[in-house]
Amino acid sequence: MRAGQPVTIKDVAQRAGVSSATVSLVLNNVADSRVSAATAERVRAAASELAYAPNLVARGLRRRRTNTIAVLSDEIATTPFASRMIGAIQDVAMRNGLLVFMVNTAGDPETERSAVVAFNQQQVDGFVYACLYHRVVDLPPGLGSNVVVLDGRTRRPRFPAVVPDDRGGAQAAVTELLAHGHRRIGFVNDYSATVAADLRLKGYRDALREHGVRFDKRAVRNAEPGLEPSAEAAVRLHEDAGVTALFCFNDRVAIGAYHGLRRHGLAVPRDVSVVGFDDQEFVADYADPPLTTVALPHYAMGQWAAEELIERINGGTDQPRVCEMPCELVRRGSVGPPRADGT
Amino acid sequence: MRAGQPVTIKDVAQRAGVSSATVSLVLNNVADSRVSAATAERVRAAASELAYAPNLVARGLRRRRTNTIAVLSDEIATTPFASRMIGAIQDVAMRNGLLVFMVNTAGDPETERSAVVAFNQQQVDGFVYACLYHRVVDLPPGLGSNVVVLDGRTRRPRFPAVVPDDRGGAQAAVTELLAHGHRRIGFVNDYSATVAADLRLKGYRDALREHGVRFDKRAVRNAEPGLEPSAEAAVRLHEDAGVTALFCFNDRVAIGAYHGLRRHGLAVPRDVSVVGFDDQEFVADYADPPLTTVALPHYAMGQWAAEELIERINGGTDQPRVCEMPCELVRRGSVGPPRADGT
DNA sequence: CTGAAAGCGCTTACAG
DNA sequence: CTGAAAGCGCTTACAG
Repeated sequence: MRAGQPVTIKDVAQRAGVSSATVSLVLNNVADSRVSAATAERVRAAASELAYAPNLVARGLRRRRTNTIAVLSDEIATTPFASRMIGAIQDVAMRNGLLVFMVNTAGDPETERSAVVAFNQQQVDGFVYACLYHRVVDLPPGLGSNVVVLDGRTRRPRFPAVVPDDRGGAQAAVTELLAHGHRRIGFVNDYSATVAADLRLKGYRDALREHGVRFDKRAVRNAEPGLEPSAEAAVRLHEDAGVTALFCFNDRVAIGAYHGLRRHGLAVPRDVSVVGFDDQEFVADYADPPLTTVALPHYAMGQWAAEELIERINGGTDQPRVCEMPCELVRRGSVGPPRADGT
Repeated sequence: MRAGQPVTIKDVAQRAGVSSATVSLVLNNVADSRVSAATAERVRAAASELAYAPNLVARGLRRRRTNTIAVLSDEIATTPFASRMIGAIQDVAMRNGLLVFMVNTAGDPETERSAVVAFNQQQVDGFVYACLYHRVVDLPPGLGSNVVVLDGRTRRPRFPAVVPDDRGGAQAAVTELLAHGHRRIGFVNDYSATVAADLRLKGYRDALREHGVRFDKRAVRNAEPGLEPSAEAAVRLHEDAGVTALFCFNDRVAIGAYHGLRRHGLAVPRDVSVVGFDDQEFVADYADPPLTTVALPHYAMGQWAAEELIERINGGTDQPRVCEMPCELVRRGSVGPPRADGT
């Protein structure tokens, strides 16, 4: 052990008066190694005295297993959304002694490819491919078989995937409105035909049907991104389609609706009730009035993804499952009964 | 090259009919290796035909340099805030061929320690220690010398650090209010005495002094976290201290102020002008009216931190600098002139 | 101009 | 019960 140099297994071996093989056996608690208790004790003492910590790079080379995973994300890690998914992955990884690489590919296929190559060179044990929102993804090539898809699904179910139960969440949202007595309920959906948009529309219709309310396509509008289109859609739905309540594709859309309604002298929930989706921090809870919404189970999804990946890494590569995580309604202040005069 | 096995330098050597040493020399473009052009060509051809990609773990072991860095963050990576800092680090890292490990320690010293140990075992080349907000931090032990602190500073300047110029930003915010004619300007500061709170108060006073407005400590209040305390503080400042404009510690506080003001029938900016701090996405821009605020230069700070770290890793370990990144005013709709009647 | 050898720090049969 | 040896896949003096 030269001064300033990191302490290696050799240093421990020397201090304990044994071979480095024995040190390895002891420190790794190898089951049938038959090292005498006394020797083992000496090794452990030496290791602790020298504050020995194995070089994981050397171990990784030798074992062909690095105990690292890579999270590839299309923006999500660096976006306010769903940072809880990342948090969950890290928590699970830490509990299981894995270190996690993270990269943001901005959804660019070229960047994705080169990231996959780099992480393969780095010998990661597996990948989680995290999406910004529930959609169908084309996975980059070369991922191998230890992959799980987070908040997205592949065309064919080659890998495990976890997604929110958008349909059930939407149904819960609309049911909440129905339970307050609303019958004319508008839906401001997303402009793009994502899986999420499609499922939330289905959930909306499920709830109406269940309550014997006829679906009216004039009560559904798609809004481009941004506050203005949502504001416009909300106002039109109320004024033209006579809607007394609004289910919004997400919380940002709901905020747009708030803006439009207020501008027209309409109060939430007195004149129009509103429900959002996402339960986005500092958006739903900071709205005025606080927004009733459906929580996306980001943490639970991240956790599921990480645990499933670890299982695959450890050899359990059975049928890839798709997990639909339930989405709970969060009641706040934006839902009330319709006005008595029905306008 | 056995089927199914990854291709190694040996495979390339064999196919090119040279030794693996030569392959290494060629593929690494070693300057004075004096490999003949013809041989080099054969090696390159073989490598490309086999789609050879060097095993970074083996290389890391041998070179004692892994081209990986670790980002330790007290929550930030998994919080809506400042995800741009992380994005910037990843961008810079990718451009420089570094892979980045990320871990969220939740600020827990025990977790921090063990993360540092783990990353040292993993032989990372350096650390960035990222803070949720500008404060004084105690770094965990064992970080080595390749460290930079992001959005925080250490008691003694042992390491480079990058922080926002909170004082200048606050001054710009208050100057904006003064420029609109306000003279009674309140400040809703943070409840905890962080570096940021202290500097923003200084900037507030700087601006007042520069415009010949006397500092009045009754115009300053500290608000506990949450909407309510901020709402309360804003209303009191207006009603008791006669303030016509409000500078808020951050955008969330400003939203609290909006709530309180509206509840009292006060309109922004007609009755009271408001300026925030952070330019938090979906908070400042989605406020009604959109909030004039000061942008925290998250991306620029992350970039600076990553570049500085890389410089240190590459040997440039001179005096640790502290960079104060300028904070720009973002004008939106929450500032107007004071009411003619001065209330 | 190029190859044989040593070695980075581990782990794992194998031999005794 | 324990050690010597080989080897994971690279890189780097060194020799010729």
